[in-house]
Amino acid sequence: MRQNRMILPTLREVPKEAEVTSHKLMLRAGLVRQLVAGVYTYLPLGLRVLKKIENIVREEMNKSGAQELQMSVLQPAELWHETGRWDDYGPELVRLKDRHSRDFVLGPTHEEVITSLIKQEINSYKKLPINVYQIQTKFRDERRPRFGLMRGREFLMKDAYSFHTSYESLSETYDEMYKTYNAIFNRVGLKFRPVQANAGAIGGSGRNHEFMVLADVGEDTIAICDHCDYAANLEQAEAHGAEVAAAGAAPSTEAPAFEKIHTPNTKTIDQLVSTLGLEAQTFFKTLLYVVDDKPVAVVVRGDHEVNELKLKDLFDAKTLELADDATIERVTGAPTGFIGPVGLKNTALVVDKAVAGVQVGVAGANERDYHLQNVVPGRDFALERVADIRNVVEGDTCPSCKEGKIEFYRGIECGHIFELGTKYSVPINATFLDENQKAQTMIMGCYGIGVSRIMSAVLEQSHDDNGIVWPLSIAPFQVHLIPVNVKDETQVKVAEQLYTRLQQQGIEVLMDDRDERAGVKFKDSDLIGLPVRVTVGKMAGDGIVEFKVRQTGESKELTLEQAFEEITGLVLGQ
RNA sequence: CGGAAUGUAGCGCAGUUUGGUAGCGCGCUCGCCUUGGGAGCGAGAGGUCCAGGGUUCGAAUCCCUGCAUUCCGACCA
Repeated sequence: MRQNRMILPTLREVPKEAEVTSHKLMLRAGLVRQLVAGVYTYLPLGLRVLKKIENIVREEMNKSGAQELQMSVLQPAELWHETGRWDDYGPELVRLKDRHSRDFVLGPTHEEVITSLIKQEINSYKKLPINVYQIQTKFRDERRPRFGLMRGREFLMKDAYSFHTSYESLSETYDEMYKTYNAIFNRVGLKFRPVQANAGAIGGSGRNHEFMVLADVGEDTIAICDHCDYAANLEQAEAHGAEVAAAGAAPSTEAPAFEKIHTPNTKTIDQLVSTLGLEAQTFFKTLLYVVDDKPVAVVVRGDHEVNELKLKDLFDAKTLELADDATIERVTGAPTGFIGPVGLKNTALVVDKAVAGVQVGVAGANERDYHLQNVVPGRDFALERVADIRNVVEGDTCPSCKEGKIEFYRGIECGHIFELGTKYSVPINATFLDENQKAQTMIMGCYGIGVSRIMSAVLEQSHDDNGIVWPLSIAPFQVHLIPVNVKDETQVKVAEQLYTRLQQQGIEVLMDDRDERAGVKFKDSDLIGLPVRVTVGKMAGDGIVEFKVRQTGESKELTLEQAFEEITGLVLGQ
């Protein structure tokens, strides 16, 4: 393609709406433009990248035996009522009415539609298992879209759904998808890590893994063992509980009875640590939650935080939120900051495993301006309900190998695979007839990839001070051909010949035929970041051009023939 | 949803405190010059100053309301 006529508006300055690197780069390099918050127009260059990613995903999915189809973005509300998600999904679901006032949604995902389709079309065990997918635009009315394509309200996603007669069959397809996802993320050139994850709103009963691209701006924290291959999302990572059993079984009897201490206006653990001069881990931090409209007091160690997802799972709860100040006073009789597990009535009590491992500590007294010291778990408050309800912290022992230490990394979730089970097939009544002519509920899996988000993720990982460094596999063009001076007939002639010849080889070439100064062209070229640059300059008359690799900066002067060989070798992989 | 900031030319910003009729840099157009790392000189085009209401002889500037964008937090795939 000739750059002169292409919509490729590069920017010298960064629009102020962009904060993170990938967002800045995609605006500066002319890949996208924002329409409204979280919604973008893909310009020609950006669209080419998107299509390349899409095609890699498509090729690998097809290779795995999945079949592509395409469902509508617009979906009738009835289906969402059937699964209950019309009510459960919340304000992220974009709802609208047609001219007859019928309710519709813009699909944030397609479990309902696909399950309903398969229910109608697949009735026999002979047709199963089956795995279908689409690459389709999705809508989620995010509370806070941010970071460009990283978290948009409109985004491109590959979503696949598999249907099975047995859990064994589901497991096979799941493993196949796990492999396929690894292949996809390797091909697009990302450093990533599959991690154990929480099923969240999509639900499901079986395994699920997220494919996390490692990047500082990632919105998720992932816990990785420095010794074995354990890796999990922080919200899912299990706290190793070895210290618990021992300590919990034998409460310290040495300690004197607990006593009240005056702690005026000392509400936070930090304040207590500095006032009392004790370590944070000797405090019993007590928080009051409202779980499905009932109060639940939760005790964790002072240096730990509550993991709300674990708590939610523990109660199999629909809703969970921190109690407000009024509720806290009503239930505990004390203002926020002074509540503790000792003598607490009117509420359920859940104690974290690590708390059960503490011999003696300090807790709130359920009275304004007072705490209790010499509090012994099991003696002074019940250890009836002990569970893992905290976030792991760095340095924790690995729950898998029990040897390594947990380290934290930030990750961008670019893929997620689930063993769903029957969460959608039951309400939609998707069944098949088995060998005995008996109706059975289909067992499902689902598998998503954030196609547009991958573009952001690649930019986060693959750039330098001068701009983007595209991996060859998803570069919008493979070669940037730059005649330095388009008023020099020799340069133009040489460049045109090379342009034609490379294209005949099936190589994608962007030729900068603009009447710009060399400096401008080079700066733009570095910014756009195509893998190979060929400069046709003063030595064009002698048949010499400059060949430069964007990633390494390696550059050499070659004859036209050598350059041609070098390019085809590099790009076509010979 | 809570907190904060911002909104003036395509992009980045000044002007707002102290009201007086719109500026700078980059980009864009034309001419000259220049052609290997965002050159130089000259001449131009381009603005509902986010919107609506109010105060005033007069509002980008003061007041009220709303909207948008961004950041932090909460929430959530």
